Amino acid sequence: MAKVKPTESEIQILEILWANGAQTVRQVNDAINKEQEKSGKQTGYTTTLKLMQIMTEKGLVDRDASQRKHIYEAAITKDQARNDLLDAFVDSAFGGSAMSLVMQALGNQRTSKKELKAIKKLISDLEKK
Amino acid sequence: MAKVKPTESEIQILEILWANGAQTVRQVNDAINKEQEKSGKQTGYTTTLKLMQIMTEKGLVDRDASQRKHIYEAAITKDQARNDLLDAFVDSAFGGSAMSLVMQALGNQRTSKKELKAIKKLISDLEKK
DNA sequence: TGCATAGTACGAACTGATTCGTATATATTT
DNA sequence: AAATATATACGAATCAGTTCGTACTATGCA
Repeated sequence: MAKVKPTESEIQILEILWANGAQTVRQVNDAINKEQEKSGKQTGYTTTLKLMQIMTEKGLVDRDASQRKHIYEAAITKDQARNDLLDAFVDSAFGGSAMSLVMQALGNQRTSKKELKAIKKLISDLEKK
Repeated sequence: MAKVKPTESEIQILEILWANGAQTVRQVNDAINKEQEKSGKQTGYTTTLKLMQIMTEKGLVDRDASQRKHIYEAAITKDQARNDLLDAFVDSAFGGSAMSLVMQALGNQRTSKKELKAIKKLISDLEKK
């Protein structure tokens, strides 16, 4: 499948679709504004509509237009999107080295014991192969 | 220190300054074009100049303008830039969870035994604290 | 000195993303 | 049925980033 690179606004919409399944523009827009109400920012309905129309063209979402209220759902998985974004990010900011990124992330974020354990387990699993 | 978020073009310039130290616009522009000659793309001198002038305003680089050929050097460290970029990226694409990002990176890149060992060591060190 | 060369400054065109107003169509309510 | 509410479509303004042309200035060389 071709690489995707959603913009930040598009990711925000995709996150909502991934979390809550297929929805109307109204629902997505409400969710966005709920998220943003802490920061005071609000987004107009037609802004979200336009974004979702563009995302339809780009193939990021699928639209069921058989009813008056069109229903949108994510056309790509969270995993695919994250992988593609990660790839592009590693290239641009970490010279293509995913390991540099991992080391930096581990070294600089406060990381809980539980999380470290989970990573160790993942590494053990990887080493078995 | 305040968070920085250089754009991709700016990162490219910073990488060159980090790698080769203080340089003129001409040197940076040559380096960019050398990097890009494989892809056929070339960047005009005044484009690079303008970018570096903007970066000066933003405080991303320092300029020594005492000579005719201005000398630029990175005003932020690679580590700081990477941390800030990582932070922003984790927020936008991984819902703020650095661990999700690490797991995704480890799970999807081919990772050498040596690298896995290095990461395990890093985790051991972290666990000691 | 005067011309060619190499540098900086800066405005403006262009691009992609975002935001929104307005037109229009379809439901819903009274 | 008329008025109101709620959809979509779409053009256009705006914004940040990028790119480059052109003007101007300083250096170096014939």
